[in-house]
Amino acid sequence: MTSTSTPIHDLKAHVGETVTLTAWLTDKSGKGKIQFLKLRDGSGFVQATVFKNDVTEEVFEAARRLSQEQAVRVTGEVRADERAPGGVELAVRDLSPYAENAGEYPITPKEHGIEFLLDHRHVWLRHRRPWAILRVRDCVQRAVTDFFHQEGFVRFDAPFFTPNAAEGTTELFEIDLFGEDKAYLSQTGQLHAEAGALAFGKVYTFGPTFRAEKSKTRRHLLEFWMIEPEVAPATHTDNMALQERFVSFLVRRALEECQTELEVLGRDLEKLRPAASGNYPRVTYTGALEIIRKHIEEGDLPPNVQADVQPVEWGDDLGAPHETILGYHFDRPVIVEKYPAAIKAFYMQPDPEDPQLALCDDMIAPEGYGEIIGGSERIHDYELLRARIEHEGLPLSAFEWYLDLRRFGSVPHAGFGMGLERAVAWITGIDHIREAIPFPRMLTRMVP
RNA sequence: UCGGCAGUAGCUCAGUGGCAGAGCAUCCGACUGUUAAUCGGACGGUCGUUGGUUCGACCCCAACCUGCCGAGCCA
Repeated sequence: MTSTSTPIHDLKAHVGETVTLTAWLTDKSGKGKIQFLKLRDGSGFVQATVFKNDVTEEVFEAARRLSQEQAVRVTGEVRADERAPGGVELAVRDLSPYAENAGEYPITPKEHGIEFLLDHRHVWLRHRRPWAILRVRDCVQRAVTDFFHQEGFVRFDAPFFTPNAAEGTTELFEIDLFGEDKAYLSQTGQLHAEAGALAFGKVYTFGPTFRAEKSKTRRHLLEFWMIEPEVAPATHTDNMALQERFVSFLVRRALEECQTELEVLGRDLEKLRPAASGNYPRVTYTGALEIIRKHIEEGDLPPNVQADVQPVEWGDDLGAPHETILGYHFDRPVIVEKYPAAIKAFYMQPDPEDPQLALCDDMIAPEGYGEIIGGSERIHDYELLRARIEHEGLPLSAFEWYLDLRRFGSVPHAGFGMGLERAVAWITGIDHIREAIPFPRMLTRMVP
């Protein structure tokens, strides 16, 4: 037995030929003297037919006895057949299972609850929906590195262990350092990326991030992957332009390369397409409050927003329902800029026209997906940054190295962070980010 | 942490103060074009846990556990 196999994805190019492939049985339906085997091999899906008259009795019986997700080696002729999903099917000549399954495969072709499916994530990954979502994730990840490479960025990996809370407020996972000291799992690579930007000009980090928030929503994971570009020199305006180029690039790539995957997921491409062409609307925080207030007053609310939602008071942060309302107002991501400095992180540059405001922005995805990007111009003035750290009550000693970046050759610089899973959830149109990562880590889920 | 909902067969669910149910899955049988096939049969239960009310509790009450959805926090 040879190990060479034709990938299912390539079968279209082999119509009329006899090929051998290694595949797993996803489903089967039999009709007495004919067996329909639904096969997958990771590259795609195909239906194989086994006619009793065309094969030996042993082969037909082997096909009849196959159980779900059993691995099998199949030889047959590729035939174009419009009755077959995908246009081609495999007329089986020979077939041999690798091994009997040791028990009943848990995930049936019927409906299952999310809890059951996540308990079986290790094998659920084999099914169509995870297959499609995680291939889009791969496509987006490649697009991320391609985009930054073509824009002249250097990938610059930040450490996962940090001694302090970069943004002060967010809870961190604590690590015991041999009983002597404490370290924390990084919730952002930004501060280190700033050091990188002043060394390389343009850098980005791309790695896992940990947030010990007891969040139980469709938008949160304890462990997620974040992309954090940082550019020096750069202004708030440069930063927003970069975000728009970046996100529209990712969407264009997904639309070009993942048609099959998006189709499997039933994604409404007309709702995604506008995001591929840029021209993202920009509103100020204050302007966004006005749009939100108007929608609430007129009762013009998206279906999943509760009717008793209250307008935002100036000075308060936007809640998730408000982001949803704002997102539905536009057909593509909207950039909300210049939030009140008081509700934002200490390192954000004040707006010279109104020091109450920060030169920051969030990108809100449409269709209720909420914030996918948060970014800002960073404070480059040594005295101001030092004053802000003290004002926040943060330990100066932990930030001496960060202040050095302002002591030596400081320039205006800016960057942002994008949550990979949030972007993938939006692009794929799924309703929870736990499906946008192979093994989600959540408050109630560490296994598998 | 707060609010809402839920927990019954491997899965998805129905159910009623008085014999524990269905569909699917699995196994056996029939069927040459199935797409979650269909038809016949078989197998399958600690009704989340503990306590209480009652002649009798899966059902009513209390506490607890677990999960889902939403909020806050954020990407």
